[in-house]
Amino acid sequence: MYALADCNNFFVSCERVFRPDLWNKPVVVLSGNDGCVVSRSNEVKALGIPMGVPLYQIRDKVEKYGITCFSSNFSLYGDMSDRVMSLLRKHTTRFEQYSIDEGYIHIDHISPERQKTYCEQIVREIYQGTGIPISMGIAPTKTLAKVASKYAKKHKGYHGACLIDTEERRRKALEMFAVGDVWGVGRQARTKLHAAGITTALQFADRREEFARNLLHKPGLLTWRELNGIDCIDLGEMAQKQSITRSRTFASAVTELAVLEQQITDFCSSCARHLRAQQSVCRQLTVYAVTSRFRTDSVSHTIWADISLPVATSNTGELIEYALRALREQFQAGAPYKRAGIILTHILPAAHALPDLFDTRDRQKDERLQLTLDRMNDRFGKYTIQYATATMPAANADASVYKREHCSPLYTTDIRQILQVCV
DNA sequence: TCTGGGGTCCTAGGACCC
DNA sequence: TCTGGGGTCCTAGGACCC
Repeated sequence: MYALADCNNFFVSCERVFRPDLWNKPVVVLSGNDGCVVSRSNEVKALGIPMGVPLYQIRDKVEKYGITCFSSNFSLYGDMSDRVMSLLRKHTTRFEQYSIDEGYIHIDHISPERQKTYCEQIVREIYQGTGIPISMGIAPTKTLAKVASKYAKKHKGYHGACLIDTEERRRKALEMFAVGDVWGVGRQARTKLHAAGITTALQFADRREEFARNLLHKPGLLTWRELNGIDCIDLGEMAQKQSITRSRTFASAVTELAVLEQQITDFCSSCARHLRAQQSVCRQLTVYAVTSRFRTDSVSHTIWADISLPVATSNTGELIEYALRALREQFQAGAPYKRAGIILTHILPAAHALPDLFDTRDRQKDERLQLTLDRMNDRFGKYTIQYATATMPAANADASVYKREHCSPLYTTDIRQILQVCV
């Protein structure tokens, strides 16, 4: 049996932990540049404000209902997530973290009749230990556990934990569950299912296996099996990322090459740090910068460069070199670039990297330098030593190309804020 | 005017091999 | 003039997730 622990309105809940005055008040968390709504409190959901809506489209409601808006603060959410996950891990020998706010506990070591009360206890423990409210769904497959967690979240009577352990409960739960809300059923699949006259999860589960395979191929087939109680989705451990991305949309369009160079430099530094942290190297680097996809009245241009690296690397300086060269080659003067980013792919363990016969770099020296820089930045702060084309951290607050007007303090990761909270 | 960011997996089709 | 069949690997693009 799986028990899925799913944090309720996670980003909003993180903000509320440090702002108890906002309990029972309408609150949203916004995406980068304060663009879209990415997390909503129950009060906001009740107002009919959908997920992902741009802030400017709901300005009147924000005003009218006094909705509190937060810019996203990922240092805070990441830290709160770590706290929740470490408490969850204590309850099982097999824990699979699925996202920043969800994880699956294997609970076969708990006798069937105690599983629900056991999970109710976990819900209370997490709340007491972190201030984050969670819901739990218990079932023989991950997809059914997801369904159960939605019921637990929706109805107070479950005390935070809903159990699907019998055929009767499975059928009843699926009968009242919209097929489009099933984990793994997206927009396309939903449209196809509706066209076939299927609107509930039970109607889908009750069709023949061949139907699911023919209509939705392998992913749909797996979902069908899971809904019928056959455990077949393996999340795997995935300790090593297969691709690493950094990208940002700018508050207003960028036309200066130098500004793009700074951004790309920052992205390279951040990705390369991540790469080294998981002890891997990459063989491909993609650099891009694009103009707004919503504007039709200005110059449209796409910079896109896939660069095959001669030797797999995690060296920040080397990545910056290749990235900036491609950027400069394709940069078009006058184009208003609204978003830029880099993607590292073809990632492999550093120990598996092959040397190149015609290599011109002193790799051992590079590595020693990189290690030294990492140590200095770990010890004295993230921006102690940077590459010269990077943005100046001091300038970040004022002259930033990003907008973050409603950011909460770094309550849990900045020593000055931690002291404030303690006081 | 203002519209996020970071991932994974699957599939079809092309290149290439014998 | 006649021009197969079976396989692997790679990649781009799509669908989906939070």
